Amino acid sequence: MECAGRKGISPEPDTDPVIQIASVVQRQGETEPFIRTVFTLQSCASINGSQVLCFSQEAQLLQSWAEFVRTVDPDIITGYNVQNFDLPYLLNRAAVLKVDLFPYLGRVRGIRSVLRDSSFQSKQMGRRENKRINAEGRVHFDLFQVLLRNYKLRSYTLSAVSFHFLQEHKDTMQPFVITDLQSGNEQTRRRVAMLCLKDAWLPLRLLQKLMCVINYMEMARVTGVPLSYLLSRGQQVKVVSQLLRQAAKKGFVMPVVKMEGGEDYSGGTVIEPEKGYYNVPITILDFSSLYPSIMMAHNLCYTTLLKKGSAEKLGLSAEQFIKTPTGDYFVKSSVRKGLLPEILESLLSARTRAKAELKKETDPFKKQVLDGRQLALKMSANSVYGFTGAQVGKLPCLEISQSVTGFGRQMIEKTKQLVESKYTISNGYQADSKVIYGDTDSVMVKLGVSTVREAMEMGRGAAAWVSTYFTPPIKLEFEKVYYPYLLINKKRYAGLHYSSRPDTYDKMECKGIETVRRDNCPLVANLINSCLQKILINSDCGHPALSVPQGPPGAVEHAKEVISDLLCNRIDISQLVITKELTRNAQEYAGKQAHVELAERMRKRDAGSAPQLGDRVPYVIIQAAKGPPLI
DNA sequence: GGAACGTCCTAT
DNA sequence: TAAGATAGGACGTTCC
Ligand SMILES: Nc1ccn([C@H]2C[C@H](O)[C@@H](COP(=O)(O)OP(=O)(O)OP(=O)(O)O)O2)c(=O)n1
Repeated sequence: MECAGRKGISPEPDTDPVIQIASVVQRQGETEPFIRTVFTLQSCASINGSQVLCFSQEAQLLQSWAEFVRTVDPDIITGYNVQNFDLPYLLNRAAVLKVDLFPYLGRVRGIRSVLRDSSFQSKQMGRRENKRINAEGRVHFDLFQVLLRNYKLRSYTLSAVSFHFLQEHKDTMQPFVITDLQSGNEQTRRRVAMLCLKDAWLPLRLLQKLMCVINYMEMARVTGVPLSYLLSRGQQVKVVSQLLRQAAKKGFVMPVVKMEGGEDYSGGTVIEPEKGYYNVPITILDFSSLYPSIMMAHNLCYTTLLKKGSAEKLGLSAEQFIKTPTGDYFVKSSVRKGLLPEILESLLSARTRAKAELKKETDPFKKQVLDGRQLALKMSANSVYGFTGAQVGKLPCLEISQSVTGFGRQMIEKTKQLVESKYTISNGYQADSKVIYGDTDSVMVKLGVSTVREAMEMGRGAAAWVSTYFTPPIKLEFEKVYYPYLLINKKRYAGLHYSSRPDTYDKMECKGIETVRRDNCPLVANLINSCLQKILINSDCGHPALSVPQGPPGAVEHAKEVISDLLCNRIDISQLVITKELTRNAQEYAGKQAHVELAERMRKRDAGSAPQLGDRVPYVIIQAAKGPPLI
């Protein structure tokens, strides 16, 4: 939708007219849209391949578009931020113009579409305020919301997103230019219409390219929630839905439990890293789906938990139940199989299917998409564990979650000991092995071998051997080899990743370092990335014929060059843009922060265009705390 | 000037 | 069914 706003002020439905609405309609699975229509206020020259419908009255335009929606009768409505901007604007504008037949956009006749505020809040996703318009029988599937939930990007503007996924630069028009073109002639309005159609089609293309509908349908089926919940609700509703599905099969009902927000409980162990640069292969072993597999192996569930003393009361023998590291008791599956393990089996089998498809795929972009799908299913499985520990949730059970993390802590410790005790000189190996780092479910081992091939072979052997010490389906896997490996700190490292072949690395992998963080500027991320490349990739080939030094000296030189470019003003300002999320309202912050101050100043200038809760605020630092301006 | 704290964002 | 979990580094501000 385009409207004719006034310069410097964000558009208001009370005063600023809707001048165009473009709609592009496509059947899921087909590659081309079968309807391209633009509704324009005033005449508009024709556009090849599109239907142009001109109206002299804005009210007619709106009414006609609503009828169009009812006639086309779509299952899914998408767009870019249409949920929070376009549709509310249209609804409000229609009310101002008294277009009484407009707000019936659903499939059920006579149910009026109304605008509501809704807000979503969770620890991991922060707080977001959204609008919601009901359209019974249709699903609002706003691409913006999909991207916010599934992709961590520096910027979520349609133009940034379009460049990121399609490598296309989106044409944009300043709002006041649109207003000027509207008051021109049928040719200038055609320019607006062309853009409007393009902007309507773009989200559809992205939705298709990212396979959003397919992946979300799978998630909806696996977890048993409506498609719309996946964009408007959190993880809890998915777990509850699966719990109810399993419970119903067994004739159980779910109790209502209220719980005061209590103390946090302890989670996974992060092994103290032996920081440093390793120019030898480092083997990484990692439990596959650790927490879910713990819950399955030990049959941890609400329905298998024994309260203190009930083992005796029920006359259970010692082989019929287990004691967890936290001192809680659960019956074995021979007595009663838990619901959670069954849910996890089904989620993990969906993940296994997704991983199999991922393996078959050769197109790199589709591979990424399928990896996202696989990770979403892993997330759902881990959320089953998270759900039991969610103290502001519907059915918290810390006995389960604490037992899970307790087992996890024991397991990583045991794995470290096993590996270090077997791979020793006294057992006939080349060197005494050492676990140099590990996080929750993984150990990074220096086995003392010099080739990637050996590191892989020994890794596979070690993983299989350690696995025998644990109850299935718990399984330690050889995951990859890093060579070389730069271990900077807990949760911060980089290395060249070998897993498919021992002779060539697959990629450089960076964890936790600036290069993968969105809260610093691209200049820093790129600089550190190229320094790491010099350090890791060209570590020992400081070829004298090369004019550019590699390895650490090359990295230092490169950093100096970039700093001097920066001081000499040879860096484009776009490289200096930092973005940070606005996670709460200005007055709720305890300390001063640049992006918060900026957002507040913008709000005072024009509240409509200022960053909202949950938006990322882009800014450039132009002056040091003390001293002269930098630019 | 340094410890404590708040915030952001990531790893698992 | 409103809202998965904890661990932890880096950096800026506030407090003393
Ligand atoms: N979003 C996440 C990621 C992880 N974990 C916990 C549960 C996992 O079992 C454990 C290890 O996480 P990994 O990232 O290593 O992933 P998994 O072991 O679950 O899966 P994979 O098979 O990919 O290793 O950490 C979690 O609770 N929530």
